Amino acid sequence: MIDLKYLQNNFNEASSKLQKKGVDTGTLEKLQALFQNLKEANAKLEAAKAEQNSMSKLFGQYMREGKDITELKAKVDANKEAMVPLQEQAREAEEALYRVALAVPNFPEDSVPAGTDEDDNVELRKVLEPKSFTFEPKEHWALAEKNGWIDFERGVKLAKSRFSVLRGDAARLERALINFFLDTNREKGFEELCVPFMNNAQMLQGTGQLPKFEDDLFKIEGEDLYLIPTAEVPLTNMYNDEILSEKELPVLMTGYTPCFRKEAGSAGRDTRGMIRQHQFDKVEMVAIAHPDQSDEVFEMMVQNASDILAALGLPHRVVELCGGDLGFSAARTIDLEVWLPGQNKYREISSISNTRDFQARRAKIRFKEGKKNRLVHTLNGSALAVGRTLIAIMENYQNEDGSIEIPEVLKKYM
RNA sequence: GGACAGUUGGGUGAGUUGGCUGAAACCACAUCCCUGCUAAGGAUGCGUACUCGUAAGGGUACCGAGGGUUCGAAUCCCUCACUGUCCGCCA
Repeated sequence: MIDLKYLQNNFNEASSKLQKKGVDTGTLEKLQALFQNLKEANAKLEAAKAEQNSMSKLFGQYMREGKDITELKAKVDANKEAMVPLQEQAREAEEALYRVALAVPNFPEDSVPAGTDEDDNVELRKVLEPKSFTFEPKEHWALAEKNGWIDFERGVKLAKSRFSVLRGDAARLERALINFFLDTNREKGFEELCVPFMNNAQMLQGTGQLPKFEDDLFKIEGEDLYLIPTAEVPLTNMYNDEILSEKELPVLMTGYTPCFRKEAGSAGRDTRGMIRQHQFDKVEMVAIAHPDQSDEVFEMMVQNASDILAALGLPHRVVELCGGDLGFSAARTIDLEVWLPGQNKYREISSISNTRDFQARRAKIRFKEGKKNRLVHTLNGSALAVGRTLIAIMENYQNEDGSIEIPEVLKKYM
């Protein structure tokens, strides 16, 4: 959630920042009015409550002293009745405010390039040159078929479309990648965690998936539980509603989880192959950082993900997302796009974001700075998306006969 | 899933004949004093959030969550969640 006091005091600045993310001024004006409205409603209600409390104290005193209380009782009853509508107004004001506030995305950093979609993203650098093939490189689904690596039909039979089954060496490679990623992250100082794959609604709200993106999530019927769309949710919310000590920061965490997404808005996109599935494996990095160190941690996370790709010998490019392509919670995001020779283009394989205090405010994650509590910064990034790495290996390490080499660093894991 | 017990501040733990308890005490922590040594003693401070105020200092809410009774609830009632123990079940 954005800082409403900041919005109130710096409306024009806040407004121009959020225009980068496509939020119109009208929404913000409404938000500002609702905030003011809530404050006024609360002030009235609290004044009445204060009155009620002090009269109740008197009441007790009168009783002990044996004084007549009929007059006081009448006053106190009248005040109590008068509070009913005030209570209702305050409740409505609060609901109205949060309904809007929870749906407003995070402010982008000033340094984020303007733009409306991925075409306006800015390439920062390329790492490793795509190698040239002496033959026409195939796409991963063709290679999968040739090697019997991916059983799309049976994935659909077992579940539904956009599910698949990895078989034989592909399944082993998937597992090898997970281990390789976790080991590498651990060596960089991330603590490895094994977390629940379902989280409750409060956690999903903490990281920003709820209430706005409920349609993207798989909900467990009859339970307050959702299948996680990313390990960012459980890892970040490890410290939901907690106050950390300053010396604990930064908290660096990594974990492997499957991720479940309805892909509601992507009908017709990437339907072939396993670029976009309802269930996919991912190893995630999450950092809970001091505001002063979050930029540094961010760079470290980007470098780590890039290093992993480089260690696998996978050519990629580093891209800064423009305002229009930024996710809901992100203040800044850098994507790593891996080269897919079969598709002849770069495809996203990692996304590293700094949400600043946006998630921390929702999830109430704070740290002690002296006597004060301050919101932490939370960061998250994939290191890496496992299925897409598998695809990238297939396409980049293919031979003319359709066989696939195993990258050197993975051999000890196979 | 069934039965019983519990859920209080960073921790341990009082408080359950409703008002003087936002909460004793102890520990931990912070600052200071004392002390020449890796110890001990003393003083003070020490929950969170919102809100009013330049400030000093007020106000409101929170004793697992939500609702109810009452002038007034940590204390009474209801629902739910969680924890513990016993039983059932199970990787």
